[in-house]
Amino acid sequence: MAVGWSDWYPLGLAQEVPAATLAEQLDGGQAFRWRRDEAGGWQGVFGATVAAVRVGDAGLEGRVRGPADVGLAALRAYLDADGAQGRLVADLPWRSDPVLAGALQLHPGLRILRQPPRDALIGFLCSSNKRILQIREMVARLATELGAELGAGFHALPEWSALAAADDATLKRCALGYRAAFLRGTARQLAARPDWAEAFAALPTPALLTELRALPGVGPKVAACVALFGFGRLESFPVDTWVVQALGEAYGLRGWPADRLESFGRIHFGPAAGLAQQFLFAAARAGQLPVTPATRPTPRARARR
DNA sequence: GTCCAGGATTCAG
DNA sequence: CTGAATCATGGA
Repeated sequence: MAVGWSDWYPLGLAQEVPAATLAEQLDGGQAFRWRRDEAGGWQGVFGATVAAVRVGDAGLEGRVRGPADVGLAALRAYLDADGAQGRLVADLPWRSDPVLAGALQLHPGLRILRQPPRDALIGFLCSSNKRILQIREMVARLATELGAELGAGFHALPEWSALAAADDATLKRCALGYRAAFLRGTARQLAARPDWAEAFAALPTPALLTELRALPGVGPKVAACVALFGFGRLESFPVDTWVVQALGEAYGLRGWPADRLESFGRIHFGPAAGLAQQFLFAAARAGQLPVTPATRPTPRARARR
């Protein structure tokens, strides 16, 4: 049955978000499935929910395809509308950390999206050595090539069984590069255990990270992202190239290996370290992090070759 | 043409 | 065990 859009409803966020924060949250590298619509709002898919959001006069508003009650409840949970993360942000060490305080001020209201586990795993399996723009394109092609049709041209991300059964030509059209083998390998393992998401969700975070890293194409960074974005483990602290740069320059930790930076982040930022990480990531990408003068000159890279 | 991207894996030492 | 090379693809 073709089902159209619901009416627009106020989402009643515990903390409202400015348009710039909304853009960073939906399109800043957490999820890869949101696009701007003609009116300047956003349309996207998470799980089997097709949703749209916009900044209205009375705060953030949303609509969904299909039954409004079910879809809007899913959308509110996805956006942390009840404000659980707001209380965690208040407990971050921003009072004693001016770098963090600046990053919080740059994107007020920024939150970790509560994505379905499969969405996060597929997205970050595509993420290695790729820019966010290209990850979004790969994920979009995976959805249209192999995902369930959700109406009006929207598609869910593919089930593991569909991904495992995909032929080479289909994966080639998704422009995955060497990541195609990772996706197929992980899909084959997880297609064989339909309860994987529930089983993983029941694990404490260290064991969850170990399980994730046993999958093809999942190393420390991708595992940390999937734990954070797909399983709501807000203490998980992904260390990517931007966080390396941010901690190196603004915290004077230049040259530290990734695993040590991860330990630093979890200890320094505490139980919501992943939330702090997202603010620092956004600030670094916006070029808005302070730079420590002592470690500023770095013409070392040019000396080789 | 060169370099790099929300890295992971494999190989050399 | 650590460090380097390799992987496929596209944009700057």
